[in-house]
Amino acid sequence: METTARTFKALGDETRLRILALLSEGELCVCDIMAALSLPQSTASRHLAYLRNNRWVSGSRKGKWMYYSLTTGLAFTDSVLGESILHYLSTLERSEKDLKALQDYLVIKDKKSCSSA
Amino acid sequence: METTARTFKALGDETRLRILALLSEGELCVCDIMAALSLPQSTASRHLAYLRNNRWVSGSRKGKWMYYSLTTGLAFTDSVLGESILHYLSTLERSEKDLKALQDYLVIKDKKSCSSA
DNA sequence: TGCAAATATCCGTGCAAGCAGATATGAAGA
DNA sequence: TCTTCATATCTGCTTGCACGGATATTTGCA
Repeated sequence: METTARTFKALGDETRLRILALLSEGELCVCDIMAALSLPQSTASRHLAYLRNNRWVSGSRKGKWMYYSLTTGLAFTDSVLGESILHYLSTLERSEKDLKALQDYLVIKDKKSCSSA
Repeated sequence: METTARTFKALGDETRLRILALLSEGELCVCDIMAALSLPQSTASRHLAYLRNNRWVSGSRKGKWMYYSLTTGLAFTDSVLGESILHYLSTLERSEKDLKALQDYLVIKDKKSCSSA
C-alpha cells in the first residue's frame, strides 16, 4: 500500500499530470515536452524522473534524445486503473490545450532535430 | 486540472488510503477510525480534514460524534474514477487487515459509546 | 452554569519536494 | 580529441505537509 500511495503522490502535481496527458498521444522526447508545456529544461527532466521512478513512464535513449512513453498497467499492478486515470486526464480542458500546443510545435519544428514519430 | 492534482495528492499518503478503504464499509466515527488504525487522535482528525477539503469524504455531526463517509463521485466530477480507485484500494492486503481490526473492535467496544450503524 | 467526552486546531520540528539557474554527463559529428 | 546538443543532476532556497502533544471548541448531561 505504501507503493500505491507513492504512485498516487506522483499524480499530485499539475505539471506531471500535463506530461502524462501529453504522453497519451504517444512517445515524445524531452524537448517536445518542454516546448509544448513551456517548461524549463531542468523542470521537465526532474518531473520525468519522478514519473519514471514511480513506473508511470519509461524512457529509452535514441541517439542524443531520450524518448518517454507511458507504461500504463505497470503503475498499478494487475489493474486497468492506470488506463482509467489517463483517460480521465485526457478529458480535461488543459490537456486539450496542451495537445494543441504540441501539435502546433511539431508542425513548426525543424525536421532535422529530434524528429518524432 | 489543478483541482485534479489536489485530488490525487490527497491519495498520496498511506494513512489516508487506509482511512478511505475503511470508509468503503460505510459510515464511521473518528473514534472507530482511531481504534481500527491505531492512530493518535490528532493524526486521525488531521487526515480526515484533508480528505474532507478534497471532497473525498464528508462528515456529519451526530451528537458528540462526527461521522465520516465517502463522497465518491464528487471527488472527480462526472466520473466513476473515484469508485474504481476505492475498489482498487479494497483489494490491497493492508485494507483487509485494517478491516478485520475494525470488525474486531466493533464487537468489543462498549455499545453505549458512539454506536455506529 | 459547569464538567467530561469527542473532535478540531495549534504548535514546533523535520523532511520531502517544488523551483530554476548552473554544472555534469552522454552521444554525434568534425 | 574537441565541440555541441540533449538531457540529467546538483545547488540553494522556499513551501507544504507529516508527526504528535497541547490546547481550544463543541456537545450532552447534571
